[in-house]
Amino acid sequence: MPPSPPPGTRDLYPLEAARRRFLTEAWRRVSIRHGFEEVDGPTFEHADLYAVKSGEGILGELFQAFSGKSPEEVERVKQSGRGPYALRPEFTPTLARMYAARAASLPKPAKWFMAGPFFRAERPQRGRLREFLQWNVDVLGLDIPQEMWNVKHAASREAVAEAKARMDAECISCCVAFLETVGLTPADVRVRLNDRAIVENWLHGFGVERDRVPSAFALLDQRERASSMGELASRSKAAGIESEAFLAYLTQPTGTMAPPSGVSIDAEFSALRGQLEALSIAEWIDVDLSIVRGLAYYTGTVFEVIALGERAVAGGGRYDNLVELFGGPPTPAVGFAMGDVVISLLLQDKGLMPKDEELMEAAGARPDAFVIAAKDDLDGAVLALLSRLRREGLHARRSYKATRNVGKLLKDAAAVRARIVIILESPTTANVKHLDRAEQQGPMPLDEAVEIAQQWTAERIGEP
RNA sequence: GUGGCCGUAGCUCAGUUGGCAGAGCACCUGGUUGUGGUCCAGGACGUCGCGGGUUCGAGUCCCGUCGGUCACCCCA
Repeated sequence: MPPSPPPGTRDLYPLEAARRRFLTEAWRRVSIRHGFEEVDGPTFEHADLYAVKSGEGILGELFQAFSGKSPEEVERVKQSGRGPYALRPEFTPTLARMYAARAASLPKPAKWFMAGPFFRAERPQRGRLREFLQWNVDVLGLDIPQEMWNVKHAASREAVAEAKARMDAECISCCVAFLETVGLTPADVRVRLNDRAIVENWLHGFGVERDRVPSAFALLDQRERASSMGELASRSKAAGIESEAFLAYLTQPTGTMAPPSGVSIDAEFSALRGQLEALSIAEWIDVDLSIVRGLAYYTGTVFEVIALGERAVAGGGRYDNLVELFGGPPTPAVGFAMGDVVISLLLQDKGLMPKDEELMEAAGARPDAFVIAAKDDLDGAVLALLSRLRREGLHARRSYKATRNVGKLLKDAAAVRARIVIILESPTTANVKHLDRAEQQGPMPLDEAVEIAQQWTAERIGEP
């Protein structure tokens, strides 16, 4: 038996690679269409980068990395169980680091996206692997003068809140636009929206201590997965949260959570709701007060895309302190990430993944021209013609079969879905056949054949 | 880390109370003297995940082990 790939990784054969290409291309197109610029960073980072602010859970799931070059290093890794580096489990710390390093010279706001591989050392299961692709879309900074970004006095507070709402909405609309382009509808997926800053205010109102807020968020996050409200209550006690008001709020009957009494959701979310309506994507959005997300660094808006029966398709939020934490200027930022695993399952289930042939064609796998020799002693001519066609920019192939049976060779050409076949009759003449149209011309001089091949190939741009 | 289910050809899977290891798809060759997705004939492909045990005989029964998968924990 040949060795199998490591757990939680995937081998991609041509069709699967085409499937992945379909997804990453859709990500790219949507991002660029929405004015985001592509960036990328290293696939491994100093492990400390993730210790700063990622949240407790993530640290236990890091793939440790080290060079192994010096015995001392190896010994340190053995002793501590930790490497000096870690394969990246998420992008946001890298992004914050990158922005912080060049903040002064970057456009305000900076709109960045990337798509690449990420790694988490978890036990694989449905919708969750150890190596996966993730699409990250972020807006760093605001569209108002930088000196206003973090002013706290009442006069500017409203303008800042509105600017943040605009940036939040840009991210969310980019995400929704992707869902839309792959054929999903608001009936298939929902965007659940909440604001941690608002929830935090309520928590203070309930009498939850400031240092207990992260624990309270974690409890809210676990609420939907908890087996019983009693279990939540005991976990709450265990976390050292005394507030009865919080407990009552946390354990209210399942379903959409009601806000605490005397609070108007519409008033709290008015700025962002206004933006989402202006972008005409409001029908995708549900305000859901139980969404807080697991990451420690979120400070305001949080949202996730969910589909019935799957784990979250995408998730994100506002992280206004992170850039500063990495030595940059105070920079409000917002972003989201989408993994390839869950969205692929969803598209598969909904029948929205294009057919195999369409995928291969979209990936450029369909040959423009297929060259065959009808007679012996034309092998040299086949190679010369192939080379010429390829130099012209065409995807050109030949048969690897030994037979001179033209019927067999045409079958070979059809099997790889070539558009046209050039049948060499002699070193200088050929027939040209259009496979889809069953149309053939020739025999003719090679120059003419190449010209027709180019003509017919150029028509592919207009094909459905 | 814990638990359920599953391991037979490259893929999807049959395989009877224990009795010669199979089908479809895919792949290769041919249907000879030049026109395609169909068709026909043939071929290659297996340590039945691996190791042990029971038995005259094990893909089948028992034990162990490895791998996959789903769920728990956790959730970026």
